Amino acid sequence: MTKFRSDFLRTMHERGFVHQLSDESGLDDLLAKESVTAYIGFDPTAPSLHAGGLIQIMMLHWLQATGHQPVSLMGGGTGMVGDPSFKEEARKLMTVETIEDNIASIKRVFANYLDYSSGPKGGALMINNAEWLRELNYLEFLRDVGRHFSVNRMLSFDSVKTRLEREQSLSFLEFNYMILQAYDFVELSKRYDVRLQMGGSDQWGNIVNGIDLGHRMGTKQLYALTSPLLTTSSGAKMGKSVNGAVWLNADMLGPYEFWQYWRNTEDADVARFLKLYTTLPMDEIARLSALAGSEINEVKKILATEITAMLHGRAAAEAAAETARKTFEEGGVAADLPSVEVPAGELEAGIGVLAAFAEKAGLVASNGEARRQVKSGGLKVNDATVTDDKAVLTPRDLTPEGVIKLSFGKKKHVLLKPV
RNA sequence: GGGGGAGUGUCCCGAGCGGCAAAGGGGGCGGACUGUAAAUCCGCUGGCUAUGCCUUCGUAGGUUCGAGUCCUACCUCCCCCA
Repeated sequence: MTKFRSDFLRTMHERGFVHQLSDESGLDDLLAKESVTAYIGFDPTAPSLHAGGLIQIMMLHWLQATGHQPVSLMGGGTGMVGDPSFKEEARKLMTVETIEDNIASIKRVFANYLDYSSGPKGGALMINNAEWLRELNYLEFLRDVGRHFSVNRMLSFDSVKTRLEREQSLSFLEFNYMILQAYDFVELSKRYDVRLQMGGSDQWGNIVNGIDLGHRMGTKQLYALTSPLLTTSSGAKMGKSVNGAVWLNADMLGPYEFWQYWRNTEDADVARFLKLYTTLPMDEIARLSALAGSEINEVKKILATEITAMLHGRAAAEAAAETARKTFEEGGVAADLPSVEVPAGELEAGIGVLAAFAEKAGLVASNGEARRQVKSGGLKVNDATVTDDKAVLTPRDLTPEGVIKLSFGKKKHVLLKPV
């Protein structure tokens, strides 16, 4: 059973992408025999996907690399409803404009992982389910699709249990989400011959619903594959950087900060992440994973650079690595640390340290927070710990490079550049 | 429809005789130790033009020198009865 015949499932399995799989042998046979089209849905809840979505994108990447056709489905229709799975409360409804803007923005990263112009079956596809969902006729939909769903059964899914058990209201609108997602699967199988839907483990119920619906509506046999829910070894949810979420879009999180996120991976996660997030060959990963102690730091750099290179390009990844090297290993000032411009005149007049950290650099949330950090020794100007919260920054604090380096903790640095 | 209970620091949970910027956790952030790791230990965890001022305990009023705490109405949720 661990011996898969298809390249795709073998790869998924050995690299740790598989959590649950419907009809293993059936799917394996199909993938070994022909080029299969498979999809993953992405909700347009934000203008960018974050690190958590990367694993999904990597699955699509491997799918294409092993001779199949990936489909990235944008939830332009389902986004109007909102997935209640495993959520404790309803999300705010998004306007159509927000949804469309988010989709336009999210789309940009996919081209780095998938080839839309060539490949098996003519390349990857980007599809928006608004295409069929927004024009649905309610009564027809109820009669054609709704009759196949048992409310009794829908209520039994784990994904809605928390809501029901806590007796928190689950609106009818949200309750329909799983029906729409199931319908998507069927529609995709009809329109694009999609046979497989992948997703995070929280999507299992939704996906299986689609398979069932397919049976009843006469599609070919459909399949499900889910990936494990990602947490770090110490149990934290993935995807938070020093300044918030680990966004994939460069305009929301720069390559340097993205690189830093992966550089700070816990030891215990390194091997797992190499398999999931890089395309390094397995024997190379095995070699790297054998390193321990402080040698593992070199492996973390490789990890960070590889992941960043896929997303932002090799050059940006290496620049990020170099910036980090200068900053952390030489303790110097690297010119392309994140920087903030400040009018030269203001600097002439003097800028209070607290304001510099809070208002200018945005390293801390407020002046009060800055003051507290001064007390616990967390703020540094040009690598010298700030001891006086009334200190004032002036042009005399400029380094030979013509900037002032502000540091919050050991890892967060911002350059103040007079203009 | 009737009866009972609950909503607390905009991250979460949660204590709170009428004097409260409000106990305690968790989480988060900083420091020490290390290897830009984990674990551990220590500190911090409303805002400000700051020995003071402002805003916070579901919403709106009221009693009081003073209300998270008492009263009234409303909203939302939970339990029991019908």
